[in-house]
Amino acid sequence: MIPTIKDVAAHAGFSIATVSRAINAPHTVNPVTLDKVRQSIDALNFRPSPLGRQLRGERTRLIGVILPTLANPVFAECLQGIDELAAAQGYRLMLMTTQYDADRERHAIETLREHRVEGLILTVADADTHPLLDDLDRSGLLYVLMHNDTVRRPSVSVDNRLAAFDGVRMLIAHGHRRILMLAGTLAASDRARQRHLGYAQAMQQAGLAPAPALEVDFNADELAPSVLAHLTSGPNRPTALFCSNDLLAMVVMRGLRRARLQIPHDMSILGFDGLAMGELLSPPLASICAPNREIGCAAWRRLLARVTGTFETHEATSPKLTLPHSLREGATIAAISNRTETSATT
Amino acid sequence: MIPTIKDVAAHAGFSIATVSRAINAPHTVNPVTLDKVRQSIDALNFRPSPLGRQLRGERTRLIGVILPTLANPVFAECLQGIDELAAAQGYRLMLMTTQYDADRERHAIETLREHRVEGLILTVADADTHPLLDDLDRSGLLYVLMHNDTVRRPSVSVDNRLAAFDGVRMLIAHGHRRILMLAGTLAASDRARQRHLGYAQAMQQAGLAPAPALEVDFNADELAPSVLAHLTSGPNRPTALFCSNDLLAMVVMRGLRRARLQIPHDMSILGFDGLAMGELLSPPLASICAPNREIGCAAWRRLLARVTGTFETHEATSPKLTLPHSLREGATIAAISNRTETSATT
DNA sequence: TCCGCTCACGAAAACGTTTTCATAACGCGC
DNA sequence: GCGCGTTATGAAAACGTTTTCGTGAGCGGA
Repeated sequence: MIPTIKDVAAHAGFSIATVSRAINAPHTVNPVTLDKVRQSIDALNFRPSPLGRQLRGERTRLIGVILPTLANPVFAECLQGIDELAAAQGYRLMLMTTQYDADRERHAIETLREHRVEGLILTVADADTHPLLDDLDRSGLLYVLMHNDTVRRPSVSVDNRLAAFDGVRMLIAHGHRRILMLAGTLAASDRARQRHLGYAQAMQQAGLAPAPALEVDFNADELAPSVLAHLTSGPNRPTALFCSNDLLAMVVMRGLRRARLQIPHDMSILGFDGLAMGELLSPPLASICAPNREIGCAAWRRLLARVTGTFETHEATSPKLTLPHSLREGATIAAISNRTETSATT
Repeated sequence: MIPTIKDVAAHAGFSIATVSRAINAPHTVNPVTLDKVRQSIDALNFRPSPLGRQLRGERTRLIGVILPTLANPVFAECLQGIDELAAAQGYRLMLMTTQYDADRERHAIETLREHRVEGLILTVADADTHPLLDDLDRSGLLYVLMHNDTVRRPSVSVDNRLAAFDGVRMLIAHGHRRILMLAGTLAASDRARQRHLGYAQAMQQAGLAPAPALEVDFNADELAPSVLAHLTSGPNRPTALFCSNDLLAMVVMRGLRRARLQIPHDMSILGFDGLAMGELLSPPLASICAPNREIGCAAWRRLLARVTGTFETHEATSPKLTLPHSLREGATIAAISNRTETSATT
């Protein structure tokens, strides 16, 4: 069915060795021969199978990518960065998603290892306590984490703690004092932990009492009544919410609107991720922006440096590469004046 | 470095044939032997290389996916559907994006063919006039299109014409008479054409004059002044916009807001795609919904049916599979009363 | 005792490449 | 004319599997 190098050799009347040379080292074969071989290749529409090459111990030029989900554009943006560079450098990507499921993570790593990927770019729930990553270290398969916030492993991310710190300080600068942090079911994630740490630090520095993160069900159509009560009732209700990611922020905003709260008048919202889509919202979502695409690119560069044995200057000092974050001051944040405060609580 | 079946054989003291049998047909080997082999496999952490298997002419269980971009969640949603089924059925996905670039499309197909994918799931700009698809037909590599709207090729999509027809009829039912269709740079796409056809039909049926689609630059930060003028000035300005996809609708909405127009009071907006994210907007975006995830799933099923030689009942009648669309009546559509109409034109 | 059958296993071929080594032809200087 | 280097090519090994075929041992039946 699919033509092999043998078919080409037979068609051209030469040996497979000559065909192989015609493909890989054209200057070593007689121009006349070269021409004939090339004609046969075109005639049969032959493409050398990477299988044969790989089998010979050549590089597979295959990189595995493991992401929790594509429903969250954060990961789609990272993947875009990776894909861009991979395509340009002639590498292929093998993609698997895990839905944050440990079994699927294990299975993905297994599968990609079997396929002899040269390296792995991945995001896991919690990189600090992840046994699979220890396995990876032991097995010698190279990998780089994206977004995971750990000093122990090769990773690319923003400084989640500092970023959250900066963001919450901004809320405080706008006059907010009762600020709550909301997190999705991924409260067991290293990022969420770091972000909560930053939140708490900013609060304490301003002499305010940090609260534990409030967990919100991501997939529910409405905010749970208990959560809603927490957010809206009593004189001590929060005036601003720091959501641990943009998607969560959008879900929360919808929930608040359905409860007839106006944003930002009745509640200010700050997200985390800097999704491009957030800017298209109304009002545009304020967010702590991670350079997602760039994180993907940087992860790619790091991985490739390790794969090809090139040293990166950073590598020497720390396995962790921190990229700068930025604040996007969207219209979902209102300044708190005494008047507003009063009218809201009466 | 990576252990091979030979290493296992040596370690266990048997031949590679026995090891292979222990893996693939355990019942044919002596239980005692089996046990020893398994211990060696565990000890060396051996995983059979798919390369060897594939080389033997086994199935590669590899499917190629070619998408224009992941920046548009439509495609990410499709990919999720594909990935879900692929993972469950033990197939691997090789992903390439094209940014709607013909060269990259060609290159992607080449690359995936080289890797001996068993089939291809892809979305192209214009399936009717796409020479690469003719090449695919000729080469015998199986493929299924997603979203592309053509009767000539194996594809899964909604009925774009009918869907647009229904959507625009809804606008008309809300009292709109001056309705404009906006399209991105992909005016040369089969989907956009079909959607414009549906728009025109709905207009004509209501005795209204359809206008040519207005092209909008997707990536610009602001709407072009000429476009803005078109939308806002004069007594004949449109009261509703039908955008050829949701992302475009969001960009347009932002542009209109910056021009101080209120949605839906000053302009109604209808999108196309039914992005999950649209529901989180304020106001929630009205849209003609395609079951994107389901389109991915259906494309997968069709492809696998063809790959494995199973016949699908649909297949006999037409290569095109049409899934039902639905209308999401978001709050971006306002009813036109005479009063509103009058106040807007004065 | 010997035939034939089953069972457990090994040797080897096959898959599609790349690469090393060998070989044949040829021209050149002696 | 002979050895030598160069050039163009072919034969064959290697890569990691699966599978076909063969073989030897053990055993029951005649």
